[in-house]
Amino acid sequence: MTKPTYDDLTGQPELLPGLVRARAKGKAPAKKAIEFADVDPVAQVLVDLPLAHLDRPFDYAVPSAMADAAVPGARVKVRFAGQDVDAFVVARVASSDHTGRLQPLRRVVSAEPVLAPAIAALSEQVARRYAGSRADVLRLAVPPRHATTEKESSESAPVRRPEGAAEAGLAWSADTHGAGFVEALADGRSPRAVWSAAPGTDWPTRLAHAAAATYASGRGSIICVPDGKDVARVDAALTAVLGTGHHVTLTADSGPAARYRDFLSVSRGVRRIVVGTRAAVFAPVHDLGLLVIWDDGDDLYAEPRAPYPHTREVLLMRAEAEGAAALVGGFARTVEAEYLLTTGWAAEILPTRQALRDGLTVAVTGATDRELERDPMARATRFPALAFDTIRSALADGPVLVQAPRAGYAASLACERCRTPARCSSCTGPLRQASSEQAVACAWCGTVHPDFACTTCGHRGLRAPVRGDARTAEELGRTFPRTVVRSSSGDRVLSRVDAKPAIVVATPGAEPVADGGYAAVILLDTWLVLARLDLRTAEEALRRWMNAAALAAPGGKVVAVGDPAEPTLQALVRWDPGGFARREMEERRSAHLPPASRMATITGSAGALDDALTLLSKPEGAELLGPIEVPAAPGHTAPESPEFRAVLRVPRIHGPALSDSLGELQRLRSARKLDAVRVHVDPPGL
DNA sequence: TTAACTGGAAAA
DNA sequence: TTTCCAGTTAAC
Repeated sequence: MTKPTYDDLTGQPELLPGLVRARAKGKAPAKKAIEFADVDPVAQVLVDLPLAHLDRPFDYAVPSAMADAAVPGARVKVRFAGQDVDAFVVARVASSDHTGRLQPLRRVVSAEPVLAPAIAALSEQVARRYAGSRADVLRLAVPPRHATTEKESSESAPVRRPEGAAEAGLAWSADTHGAGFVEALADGRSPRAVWSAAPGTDWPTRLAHAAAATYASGRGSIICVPDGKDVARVDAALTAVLGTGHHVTLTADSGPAARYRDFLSVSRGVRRIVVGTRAAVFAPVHDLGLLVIWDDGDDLYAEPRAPYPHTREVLLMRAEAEGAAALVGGFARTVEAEYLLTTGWAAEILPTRQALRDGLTVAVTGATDRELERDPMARATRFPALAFDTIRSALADGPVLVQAPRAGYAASLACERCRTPARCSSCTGPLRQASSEQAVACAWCGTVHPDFACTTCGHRGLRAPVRGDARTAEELGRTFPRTVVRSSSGDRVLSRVDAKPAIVVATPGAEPVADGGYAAVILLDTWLVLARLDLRTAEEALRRWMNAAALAAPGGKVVAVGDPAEPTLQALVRWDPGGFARREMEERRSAHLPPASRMATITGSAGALDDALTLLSKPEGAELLGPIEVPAAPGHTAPESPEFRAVLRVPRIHGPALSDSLGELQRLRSARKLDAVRVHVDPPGL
């Protein structure tokens, strides 16, 4: 039998319903008939368009010249409504359900199958859960192509040195059920656990051993960590445990060529252990056996681009879909992780009592709220005697970490006499001072205010009720003149300090690791962290404090400056992340807040939001809150057209129904060309 | 970007 | 009733 030609196919609607004749315009003669692939002449493709109602596969005819290159996962160009658009082939099939004529694929960009079937399936699940489009998810999951890099072939992995379960089990023996977890991994099973690590735990090494145990069973792993500093730590630990050549790091800031090269080494199956930041959860690891997320409470895991998926949620979906093991680890515990335990989805891994006893001692010192009420000046004592003495005596043994919750020098300023917050006279922004040498200026518009006068009482002096890390470092330098004071914050983050005595002032999340651990850890201004009015304030505060306290050496001292009666500080003293998460969850349950409920927001202009709410078919048991006007972001003057936001809330069991109706809303809205609204499922911090 | 569809008006 | 055309819509 001869190959079917274009003319043959037009006459065979059941095979390829009426293919469009590719005719040259005007006087040029009709093009020679195109031949189509004899095996699976139809390609199902996902087009890269922002229109929600076009978020489904479309069928195209595969010219025989592209028969071998247009593999599932390949990038192609297709003619879509008269325009050339990028698309991914998701499948090759024998025939199409489409009743109209099929257009031929325009071009195969590359035969490299960059969209693995598992990731195509995951992107569909993620898009559905977050009421977004697959095109948006794929943009997060598949890095941009780098042609030069693609042409170089990936070097193959070295022969692996399989690590026995015994070695990994030993590393994990300090925790109850820890050894059992890694033995199960080495055994080819897929356990799921929430791990609350003991202070001082060398967690990168633990995670490296878990990945090595999984590797020994012939499977790959993905380890997600919050930032590049943590990627580097786990990278070093993996190299120490497995040597080089087995794992790869995936971070956003490594440049397009390196990023694509590393991605290809994973998608080609050359490397099967991945450590990276939030996008790593989409890495197409072959034979995936284990997914790990460390410190899942870090807000860096909340993707800022639509449809705003959270790494932990994607990771849990993927573990379930691919039958892989899951490990949600951290010093602190999120309410969401606790929820996995209450539903029985995951088991708990905890430090043994012995490990906790050997850990550290936490003391809280400072004014109580009652004392502050009587004398607001009591807060001016940032370094109570206990904090002072602890720093002095610990400096004999090694470095001391001082956590200051705000970056900068004078993070906010107020009138020295009447305490009215100092505001900019032109834009009402807060005034700040960047260093002792620099002038007082507005944090929003930058206007310099050399001769400030209080608008309330006319006084000319300023005080700094909130001091940044730079001011703290300066003050400590004066107090301990012969001591090295180092600073780590913002874009000047230190990853490591040695064991020599020094004072290290750091903002939360920027704390360097100390060789052998810190002799003492001081947590300043705890009241400031708790002053935020946010759903996660207490959870976030405890997480920051535990992460800093965990850097202390075995038996190290931790001093928190704050109110000893504060329950969140008490949870730190008892080192009880589980109990704290259980209480938080109970409070959220009674307040109908996540995770017992599922919430979503719809944001847009007044008219767009109005249309959207009319179009929305609310799922069973849904509550609509608002809409209310969205306040302008700090530093920005009110926009010309103000935005409004409505909140939807359903009991958790109706979460999928909520996602589906929001997805349907976006498809209807997009099909009717109504003004766009942003939908955010599980909005962080309500 | 453009082919296919829609509905309304003109022709028969 | 048929044909033509302009504006709309869906998009393989």
